[in-house]
Amino acid sequence: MLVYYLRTMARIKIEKNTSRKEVIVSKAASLFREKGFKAASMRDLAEAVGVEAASLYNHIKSKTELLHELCFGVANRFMHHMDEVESKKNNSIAKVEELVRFHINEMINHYEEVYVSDREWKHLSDPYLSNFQNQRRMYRKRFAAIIEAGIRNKEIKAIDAPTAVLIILHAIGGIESWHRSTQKIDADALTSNMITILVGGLKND
Amino acid sequence: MLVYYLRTMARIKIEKNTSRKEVIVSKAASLFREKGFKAASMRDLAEAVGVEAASLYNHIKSKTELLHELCFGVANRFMHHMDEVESKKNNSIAKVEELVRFHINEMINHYEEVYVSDREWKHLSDPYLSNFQNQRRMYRKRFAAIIEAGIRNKEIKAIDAPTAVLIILHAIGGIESWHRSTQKIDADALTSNMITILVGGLKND
DNA sequence: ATAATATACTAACACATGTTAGCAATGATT
DNA sequence: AATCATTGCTAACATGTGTTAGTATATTAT
Repeated sequence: MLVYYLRTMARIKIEKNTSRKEVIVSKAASLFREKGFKAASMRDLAEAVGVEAASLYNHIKSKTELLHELCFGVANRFMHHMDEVESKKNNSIAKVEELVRFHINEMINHYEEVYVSDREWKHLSDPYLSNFQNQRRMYRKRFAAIIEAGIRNKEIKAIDAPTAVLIILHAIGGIESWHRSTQKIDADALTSNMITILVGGLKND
Repeated sequence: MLVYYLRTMARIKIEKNTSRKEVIVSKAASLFREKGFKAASMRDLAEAVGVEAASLYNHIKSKTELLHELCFGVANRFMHHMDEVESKKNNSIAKVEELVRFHINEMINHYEEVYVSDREWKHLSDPYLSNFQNQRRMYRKRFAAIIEAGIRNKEIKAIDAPTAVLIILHAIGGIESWHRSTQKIDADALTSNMITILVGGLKND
């Protein structure tokens, strides 16, 4: 018996308003998160996307480019939000809370990208690496400046601002269970817990 | 002109009471910290040790064994300390402070190992992987239990204990500048800052 | 229908990786 | 001095890696 298999060529499935490259970048995010950038191979990624490894190169330039996209995508969102927060005329505690809430939201809605950007940026190579590190430093400096302003008008306890920033950022960025809290209730509960502990701990009362 | 170079064979230098394997494990720690487990090659490690790659295998079984040693070395220290803390008859806040202080001390004195154990355990393979994950879970459970006891006798704010634990652990484990604070003053200042913010934030007052 | 563009495939490359085999040099023990 | 165990070296392996070349197929525009 002779059987003819008529195979059609694979194709990257896209939804309205998403390029194929975006699909690849997105799958790369979850792969890099799961295995780490170095341990995740282009063949792994190809399989996740449903295509042969070489086909990926019709859409991207290199594996490292994927890391660029992820890291700077996240960094830009954080930077823009910082611009916003600084431009508003809130008191310091309110600003800090806004920064924390934004960060938590990013963790919930873009978990993989934020996680990767936070843990795998070391594997960037050098024009990008220093650029990224600079952005990181800047963000922290601006965050610390807000806390310091709050300390000056007695809104916030007289603590070391840079240390407080590191604590806050790592506390939020470290939670591994964001993606598990699919139910909105869990996420909300987690959020308010974090706000209580982190922001509440700063207040001068 | 004929010149004879009389080369002596390289040798791993050891100090009193340290095996050559310990030297390798220790160098592996700083290499894995710097580049990540996957990105650090055995040839890199060999160079750091001052020997050819193949020679390493006279002392170790595999690259993964190095990760085992590091991860379980750290895990055991933390577990034993938890035993100690639990056995003492302190109040909850004192216990929490002891755990935090120990963790900070580990970060200062064994930075590379603790860092690697915290970030690279994913690359363990399976009898070890689940074992390690279990120990992690257990440690956090016991930490949370201490906080919960504190909440019950009104020592500690009515917060979500597991969340508090994650915040504390990630806040401490995330600081990248432990190794830079070589001067004891910096380390002490950083420590007291962390205690103020983290432990102070829990207190019910 | 035809031409042009986008996207996929197969095959292969050059290179880095962890690891082993076999042998040479060194150090310790007798 | 002779013996034996340690520890190092060179060479090589098998495998996995990112990536490219060249070509076939599908989609879009003419």
